[in-house]
Amino acid sequence: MDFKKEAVKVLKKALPREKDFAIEIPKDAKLGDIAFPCFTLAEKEKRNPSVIAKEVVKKIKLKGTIFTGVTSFGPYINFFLDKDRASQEIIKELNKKELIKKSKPERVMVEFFQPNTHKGIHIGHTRNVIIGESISRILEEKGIRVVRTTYGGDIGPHVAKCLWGYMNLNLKPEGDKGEWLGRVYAIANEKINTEQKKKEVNSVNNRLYAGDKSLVTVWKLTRNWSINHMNKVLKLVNTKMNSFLWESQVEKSGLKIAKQLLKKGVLKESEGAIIADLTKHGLEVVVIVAKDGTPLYLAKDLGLAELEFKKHKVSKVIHVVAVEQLLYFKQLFKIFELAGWKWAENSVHRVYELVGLKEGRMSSRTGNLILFTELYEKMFNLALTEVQKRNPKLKLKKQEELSHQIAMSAMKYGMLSRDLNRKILFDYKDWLSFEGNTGPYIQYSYVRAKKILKKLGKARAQMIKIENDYEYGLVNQLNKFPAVYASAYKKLNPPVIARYAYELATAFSKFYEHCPVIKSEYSGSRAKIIKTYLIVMGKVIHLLGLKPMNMM
RNA sequence: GGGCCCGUAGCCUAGUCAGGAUAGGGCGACAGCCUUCUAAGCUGUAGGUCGGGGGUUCGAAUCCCCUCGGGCUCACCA
Repeated sequence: MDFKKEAVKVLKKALPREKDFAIEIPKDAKLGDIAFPCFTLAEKEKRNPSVIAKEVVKKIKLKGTIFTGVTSFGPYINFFLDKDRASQEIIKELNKKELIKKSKPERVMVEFFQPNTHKGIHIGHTRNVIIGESISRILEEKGIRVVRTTYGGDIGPHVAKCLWGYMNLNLKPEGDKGEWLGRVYAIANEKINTEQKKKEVNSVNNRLYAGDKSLVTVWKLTRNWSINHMNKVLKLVNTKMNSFLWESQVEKSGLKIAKQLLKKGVLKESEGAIIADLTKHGLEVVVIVAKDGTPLYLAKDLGLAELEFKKHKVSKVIHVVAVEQLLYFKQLFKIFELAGWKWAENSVHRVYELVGLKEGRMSSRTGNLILFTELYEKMFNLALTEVQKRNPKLKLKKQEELSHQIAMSAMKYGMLSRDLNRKILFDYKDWLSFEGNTGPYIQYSYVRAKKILKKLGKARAQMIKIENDYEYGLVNQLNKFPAVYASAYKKLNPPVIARYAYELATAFSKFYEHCPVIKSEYSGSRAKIIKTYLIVMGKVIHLLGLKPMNMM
């Protein structure tokens, strides 16, 4: 419910000559519910805004409106809502079936989680997949059909290095073989320190590109280990990809498109390579096919775009990719545009900043990284000891299930609550905390709400009666959901939802502490508020990529 | 050097796009609250040159200019 409109109506009657009313929400609820600052009026009339505010207040008539009071405080005119009536309307609105109005049906691809095979999956990938999943759910809430897509790098120099290490260094597989390959890659990198060895790696790369049978067999075997590991990670974060695309799938078609664009004059040759000169667009020069004929990343992306738009029949592709590739995507989209393809306007690069360590940048090459499973296991174990403390009689399987959800809540909320433009400097201390502004806190508030209703049993349906600020504080937070969602959708920005989740959970925790429900004469009204809280918070938790928990 | 991003208490962070009322939170510290819906909670206290300097404005963390610090990026990696 938007009560600003009501305030504007009232103000128009008092100030018939005014057209635009810049309504605000007071920072402090004690000041009022809706505010109208008189600064612009003061400027027009060249008079003191505080005096104007006082005069206008005298002219305002509230009879028959949703407001119970209006006062001036300095240059501000502050309106006070009839809390019972306002809450009644808010709760009614939020209990409607279609909380978010659906848009026209559309198929959109969200391309996220672009890991390389033969390398480890670290917490940088984790930020990506968590953002991608949340954006997908935000779109789905609007009724959009989302095609979740992974684009994996399964060929290229890094694969050659890893395979060289695998075949020459006589290392023994241990644990998850896909994860182990990441270590092989890091060790190989260290060992490839002579010209002779570099030649050998190059030869592996060329033979693989040429389709050498015995090498392809090894490649397929190890590639599968990596893919199994990726699937394990995706399962843990509860993301179900609709399609897996690979560089090896698009390099040939990409090369073909690059050559066509060369003929058309969109691209040109330089020093034996195929390049795009985008300097006059302020986008530098970019190499598309290397002078030895190998299609580079951009060539592959041309093939990928064709596959994504044509085969998957999507109207739009959203690439969730870190900031390092900001210029790169501008170049890619510019080439779409120069080629005269509509892909240009239907492609979006959703940028986010990297996850780094205090010691410096994470790198699969040097092994300076935190693996996804490393962090997950630490979180899981910590959650498990807590769960066992609180629910000692619960079966181990159930305890583990809860611990998994708690760990994922902490991880996802941690990844989503920070602004996407802000780099995350990873520190275990921050991530192994489940108190305060964290995912488990949000889940906990949901669990408590659920428990109250369970214990209460059936409550009589009743009108909302607001007895104190904590009740209205919660209702007021609930009322913000549609606007919060709209902002997150418009900007493809999950952090907006995450921050709201915390504010909403806080409002509930205060309500919980100060408003008994079960043994209260207001139990009917309060139960209705809690029910609405569960609807909204349930949706919010889902949008963050999580499942609302029923016990902790 | 050019382009983009970040700089808010000891640490982490919201607010910056659409300028307004004493700059919100969290962690950590200190002091309280569990025979009463799970204390992963609640209530207080202490802690701030909003990197710095100019400007615009009745009013600037927010807009403009300059400047300092950090990160990413700028032709054959992805």
